[in-house]
Amino acid sequence: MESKSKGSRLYRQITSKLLEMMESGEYPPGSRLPAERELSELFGVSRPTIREAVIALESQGRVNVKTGSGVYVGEPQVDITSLGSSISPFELIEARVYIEGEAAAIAASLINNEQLERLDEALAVMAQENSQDNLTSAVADRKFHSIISEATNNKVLTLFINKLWDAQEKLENIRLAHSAVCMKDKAQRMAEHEAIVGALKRRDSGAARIAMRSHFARILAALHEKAEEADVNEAKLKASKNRERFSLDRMVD
Amino acid sequence: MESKSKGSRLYRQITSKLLEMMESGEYPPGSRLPAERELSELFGVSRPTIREAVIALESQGRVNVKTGSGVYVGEPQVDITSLGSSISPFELIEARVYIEGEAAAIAASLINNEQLERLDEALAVMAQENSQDNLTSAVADRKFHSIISEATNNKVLTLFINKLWDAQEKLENIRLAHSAVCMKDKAQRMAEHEAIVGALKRRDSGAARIAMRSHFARILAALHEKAEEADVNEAKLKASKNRERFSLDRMVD
DNA sequence: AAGAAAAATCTGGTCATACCAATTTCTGTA
DNA sequence: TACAGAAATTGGTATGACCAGATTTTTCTT
Repeated sequence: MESKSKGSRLYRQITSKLLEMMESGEYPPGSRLPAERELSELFGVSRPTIREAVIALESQGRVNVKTGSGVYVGEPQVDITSLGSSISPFELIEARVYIEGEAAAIAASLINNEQLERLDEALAVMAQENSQDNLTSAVADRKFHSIISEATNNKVLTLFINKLWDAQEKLENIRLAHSAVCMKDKAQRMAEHEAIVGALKRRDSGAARIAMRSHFARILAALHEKAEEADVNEAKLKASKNRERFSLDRMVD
Repeated sequence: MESKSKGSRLYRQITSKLLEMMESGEYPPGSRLPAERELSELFGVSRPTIREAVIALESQGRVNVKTGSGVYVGEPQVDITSLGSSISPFELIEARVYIEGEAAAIAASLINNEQLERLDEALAVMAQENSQDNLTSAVADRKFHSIISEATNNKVLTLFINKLWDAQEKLENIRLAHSAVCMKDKAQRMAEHEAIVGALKRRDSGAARIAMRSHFARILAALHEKAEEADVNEAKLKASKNRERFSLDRMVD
């Protein structure tokens, strides 16, 4: 419902349409797409445009092109950045609990003083910032976690943690829950972050893991609250609609 | 060293060239690429071809295109699949230790009987297979770990674990170390896998985590051995080259 | 009639050119 | 100097043509 008429960029619309065709089962993995010339006619666009769309799909690994033979559908590609909708906020936070928890544990034994200093700096930014300015807060927060992930000296973990953060920033409800947590009890939030830094300074892996986990645990709890609230509202809405739908007013006329 | 003259697919060569230009610092992030018409002349190809290359880069998020303005370079994209070389096998295995370890712990409390059965099946395949047929073994092994990752009921973790496996299959030395471990002591390998399944059946999260970790620990150890061996060989090679280079034969003529 | 060789054809690959629309730059006026 | 409008620049799309690899059909040989 927003894939079409994306300003210009006609080839993107075609990409979406082709994607739909593939996902609808009309062209399952292994099957061959209609020839470029046919698609051109079918969609009422020129062949170069079709070509661009196919190349976009190809570079995402969604199809593979065989010269002289045709365009063949491949397996649907799963990517953390692309599957924002099919993923629940809970799953994302849960993954962060475990992965960042372990990252903190590793970092505890590898982090250097320079990195600890930068953590303190990030902490200071979060502390001084006034409640209306929650943008710099978010930036500092991300930097905080980023430093820890880098302290693992493991590029794979660093990459994953960054991917998780990217994905999170795209999910509205998570951002809301997150900022809700951050706003509600600033003191506790600071305490949690300080607990993490403290454990890292003591090189206490176990404590670092626990501190990081409980930090996320609170976010997760807040998210559950939010979700419950939303569910309740939805239930109320549905009930009111039901009331309207089955109202006596209509039944008596 | 293999990016050019890829059979046909001219646009891919152009993509590589553009990538080189960007990575060489000639066009840093934020800068604007030459106009399509200029690139067309510069590379001696038609504009549609340039266009295809740009779109490929665009769909990888490497550049962003502004209509009427130009093509702008973005930040280099890090992707687990694309950065096979800059990543060390140790980092990859380490990441697996922690992530799959936690996955096993989670799975222990969520896995159902159907999944346990499938684990037993995979185990059986690994057990019966004869040592010359190490392909079906690898398949069964992956399936084994895949089932556990799915048992976490967390699509994010499942996705990450699959990505790790994909990346691993691209790294020669890891595959070698892996198969070396699997071949060397088949009995122990089976014992490790059975230990994991046992812990899962008992719903013992802690034991599952430990079993999974020690499984990887052994692979990591084998990898270290392999690396040491390779280093030694390289050192010997270098020494012999030095001997040749500074041989007395030359010095006396 | 069976199989192999050759031709027709179907498919992607590339090119040249033209025109439109958004953006940027230049320019002349106020 | 400031600013509106024209001109140049840049990406966006369309036609149509021709090439090369792959597939199918036809034809010729045995």
